[in-house]
Amino acid sequence: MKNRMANAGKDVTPFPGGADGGPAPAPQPLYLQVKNHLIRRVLQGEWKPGELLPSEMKLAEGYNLSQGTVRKAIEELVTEGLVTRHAGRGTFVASHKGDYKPFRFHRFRSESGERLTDGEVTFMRAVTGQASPRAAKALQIAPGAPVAMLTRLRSLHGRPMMLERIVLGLELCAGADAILAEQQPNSIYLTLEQNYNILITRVDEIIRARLATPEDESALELAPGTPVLEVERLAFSLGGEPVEWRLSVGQTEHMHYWNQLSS
Amino acid sequence: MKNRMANAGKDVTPFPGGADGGPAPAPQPLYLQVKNHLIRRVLQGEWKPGELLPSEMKLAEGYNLSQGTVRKAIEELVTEGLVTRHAGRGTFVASHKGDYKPFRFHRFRSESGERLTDGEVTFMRAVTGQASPRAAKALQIAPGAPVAMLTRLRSLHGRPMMLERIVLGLELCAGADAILAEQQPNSIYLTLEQNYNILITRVDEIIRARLATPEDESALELAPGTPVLEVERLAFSLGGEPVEWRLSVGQTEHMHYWNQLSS
DNA sequence: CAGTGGTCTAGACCACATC
DNA sequence: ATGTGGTCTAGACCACTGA
Repeated sequence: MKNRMANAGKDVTPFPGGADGGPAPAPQPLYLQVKNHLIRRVLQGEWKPGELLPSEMKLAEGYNLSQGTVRKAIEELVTEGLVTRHAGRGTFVASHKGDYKPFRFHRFRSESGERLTDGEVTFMRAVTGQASPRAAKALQIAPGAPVAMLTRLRSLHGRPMMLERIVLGLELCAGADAILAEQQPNSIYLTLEQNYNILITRVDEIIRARLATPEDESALELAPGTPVLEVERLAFSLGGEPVEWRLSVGQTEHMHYWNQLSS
Repeated sequence: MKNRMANAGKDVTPFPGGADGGPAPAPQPLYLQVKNHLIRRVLQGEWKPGELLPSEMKLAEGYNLSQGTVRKAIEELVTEGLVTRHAGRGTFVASHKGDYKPFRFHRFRSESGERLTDGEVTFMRAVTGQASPRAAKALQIAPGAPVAMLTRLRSLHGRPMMLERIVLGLELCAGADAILAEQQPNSIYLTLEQNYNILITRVDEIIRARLATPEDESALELAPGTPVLEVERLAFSLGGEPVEWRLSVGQTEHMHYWNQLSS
């Protein structure tokens, strides 16, 4: 089929696409070159989150490679969470939209198994401010840099359950303060997708137990001295940049943090 | 080569080995059957940790399958950390000294990033008893059934950090009470592997914040009224059976629970 | 040198989803 | 009926390892 047989390894690196003009970049396996090229194309918005990618055959023709090589590239994208595949339907860019995998990063459940994200959300404050040292360090921006700060209260069946304090750097998300104040979206990550083409693919969380502060007690309607769970979250974009810093405080009388570890 | 062409799916399930005598067990893909069979063979000691496995070709001949199918099985074992591969040398069973990660289910870290499992362990109690209703329900055994109960204290640099209460059903792990009392192993799951050929592949955890009990305060040297993190864990074997129920209580002054979510 | 895993190709049949 | 991804086969060449 091609003028090439089994060029495992360096060889001429006949990788098409990009028009980046540079010389042969690296003696990478072809499937890695395809994988990285697909990542670039997604980041450049060629396919938006939730949209359908071309089939393996189409991509293979476009890259002038065999189906198996493209498949291996896509399989890595699946394990990294960039795309999902459905037999008979196709390959889709991962999204926080629709009924696909909503709120997959939220681990709070009620004792009866309800997800906290199915409850009510109350927006308490959405302002522009300066990054605290803690937030600045996490987001890798200068202390005092302009940020959007959002405070929300999540409730379930009318009972206040969790207080979320969210910080977004305005350098990466210009105008996020206005957007958040106006739209008051339920899913921050969906907003990031739709307004900035930023796809959150990984979050790191640090969990501690502490006593509720007076502010926590007031918002969550807790008795003084109640212990609460504090979750400090840093969310990363597909490119690995820290995008959002979040401090969530939840009661665990009627709710818990659920985690499943495998592999 | 074979009398079979592309039997993707159920078909006759011509999987060799096992001698389990039963009927065709499940319409699993062949590479998954190979993968699980290899896991069983490793657990049964056919190859010890650090030893060399047969080559892909040898295994493919043994299973009467193609090399690619065996390769896919082994690739999954690599991602799960059971074996490692080196081009030109071969495939090796993961060893404790090498790349094996026996404590991959432990999420507690000190503020400086040290893993709690690198610290000291003090065995406080190892007794035989009856399953509490809570433990029995989790382990799917009868309330009051005989269980091994173990209490350990984990410390870091001499500072007590976490109290672990571990429950193992004696029906599944006969003699576990004696083994745990004698060997006082650091890794329960390694003990399960070596004594019962039980491989823990998944754990579910539920995390809550609560106040330290007097017993917690004493063991962890905490001031009265200190909030602590309580982690309730259920560990499942490769076959999906619940094997161990564990209640861990940790302070979060000098330590936190760390979680990374992707996909 | 022979053997190993790593990459790549080219085809087949299957289950599934959509029209 | 068509097209999709999922599985399986059978070969090829390559880089690396160790005798």
